[in-house]
Parts: sequence; C-alpha cells; structure tokens
Amino acid sequence: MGREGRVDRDWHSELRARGYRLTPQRQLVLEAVGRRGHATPEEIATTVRETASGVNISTVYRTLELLEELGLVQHTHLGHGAPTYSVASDHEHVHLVCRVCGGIDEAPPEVARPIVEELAATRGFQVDVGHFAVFGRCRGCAEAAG
Amino acid sequence: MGREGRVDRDWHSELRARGYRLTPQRQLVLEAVGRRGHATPEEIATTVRETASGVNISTVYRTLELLEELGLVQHTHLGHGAPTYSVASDHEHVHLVCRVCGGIDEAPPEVARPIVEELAATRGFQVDVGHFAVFGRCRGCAEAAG
DNA sequence: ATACATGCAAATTATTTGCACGGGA
DNA sequence: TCCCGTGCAAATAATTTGCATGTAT
Repeated sequence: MGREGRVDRDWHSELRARGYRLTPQRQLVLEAVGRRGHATPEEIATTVRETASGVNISTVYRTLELLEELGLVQHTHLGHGAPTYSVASDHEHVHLVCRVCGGIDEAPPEVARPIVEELAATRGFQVDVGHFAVFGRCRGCAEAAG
Repeated sequence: MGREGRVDRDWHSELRARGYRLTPQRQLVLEAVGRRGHATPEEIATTVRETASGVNISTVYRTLELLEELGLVQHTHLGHGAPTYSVASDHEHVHLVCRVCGGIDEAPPEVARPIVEELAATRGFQVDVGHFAVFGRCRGCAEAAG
C-alpha cells in the first residue's frame, strides 16, 4: 500500500523545520482543511470543534495565517464572503463560481493555459492559477434564465 | 463634436424609466464611480463628500446596490478588501491583481476568449469577463523576487 | 527559564437594517 | 396625501489585536 496522495504528509516535520510546533489545534485545523476543502475560517472552526470544542476562532485565524505562510494551505476568494482555504498540495484548479445559485465548480488548470501564457508573454505577469476565480452562470442557471 | 463615449449618458431617463428618481446623491455617486473607476464604497463616499459633505455611507451602499440592479454600475472583487465599482458602460476588461504589491492592471477581454469558449463548450458555463480577476505577480515584483 | 501558543475580550472594518423625517409626484 | 429616499444609530459579520496564562523544549 503506497502513500495515499499527500494525505499522510509529515506536517510535524514541516513545522518543526521552520521552528514551529505542531500543536493539537494546528493538527486539527490542517485535518479540517484537508477534509472539507474550500472552507471558510468559520466552517473550519466548526469542524475543529467537533473534536476539540474549546478551540477559539482567533486561533483558527492565526493558524491559517501561519500555515499559509509555510505554504501548507492556501486561500481563494470565491466572491463576496469569507475566503476559503484548501490544502496546498491538492492539485491546482480553476474555480467556477455561479453568480446566480452560488455554486462552485472546478476546472482543470489547463483551461487557463492560454491566458496564462498570453499574460506572461505580453506583460511578464505570472498568473497564480490556484487563486483564480471565474464568475458567471452555470449551465443550470443559464438554462433556467432562458 | 460627437458624444464623448458614454460620459453624458442620460441617467435621469434611465432611472425614471424604471420608476426611480435621480437624486443629487445618486447623481454624485454615479459621477464618482465614473471618475474614479474601481473604487470601494468608502472611497466613493469620500469623493461624493467633497461636493456634498453630508452624504451618509449607507446611502452610498444603497445607491450602489440600486445602480447595479439597474445595470448602470457593476462591482468586481479584486482580492480581499471591499469590492470595487465601475460604470457598466465602460469597456469590459480582465483585471490583473498583483499579490505582492497590490497593483491592479487591466487587460483586454480577448485574452480571456480561449477560456471563455472552452468553458462554454465543455460545461455550458457562461463566463462574466468583467467580474474576472486574475491573481499573480506583476513583472516588477516577479523580477524583484528574482 | 524562555519563547512559542492559546483563550478571551475588546477593538476594527465592512456592511446591513430599522426607523422617523422630508420632499416630490 | 402617499411613497420614495435619506440620515442616523444600532445591529451584524468578519477579522485582528492586546494581554495574561499555559506549556513544550
């Protein structure tokens, strides 16, 4: 049985190597982000509290900030509300946000390649595909609108 | 001398046709959005107050909401902070947001055509190019980072 | 011991809402 | 007169920060 993707990644070492501890809170946040994917800080806190009810929301914010600095998680802006976090090791993808129903879909990063290359070539702008959010109407809502 | 773009658009009629009045506040908000472009509600309020110091921030919010409903202005999410508003008649463009320096640049909508067509063809997803925001590093910051 | 982590409460920032007054159709 | 639009203050959300306590190294 090989490694299951990056699921069992050695976060303990990754943190210690940079001088930080892997506390229970941090471990739970990391697990919550990994399990839920695209979760807001508030949602992550709720998930974490299912196991450790005392964890404070500010700890979640501080932990997410640290983990992002270390490159273990990343956030994406999916519209108005709070940003959503996901594990950085997950495959990158382009987010499709429906402005009508609010649904979120994902597309492979290849669909962005033309624009990524165009912007790099003409402006030296390096696109961060994972942070990408494309707004519009999903098929269902487009059909419903006629 | 022809019309200067849509600068002198007859907002009064556009509002009345839908049953609303063009109040001084609304006119000032519309002008502020037109002059500043990509301004947050707070910035718009500041600009408006240069002329009419008493205008309340909640009026700005309500006005922007109404004007957006009427299709006269639109907002774009350029990252974390507040959304930014611009006049809907302005040419659409793709926003390039540098995550390092925070700078905002614009690119013609054509650069998005490949992704727009791809998503429409494969998923029936209708991209709203104007609401588009592409994150990454601008040339300057990319070079500085080496 | 010493520095890192956390809980808690208070401070911020962004936005929304209820309510009463004021002016125009 | 009646309704729309506004100012104002209070209510929400979403985050951030200061501070005192707690704990691993």
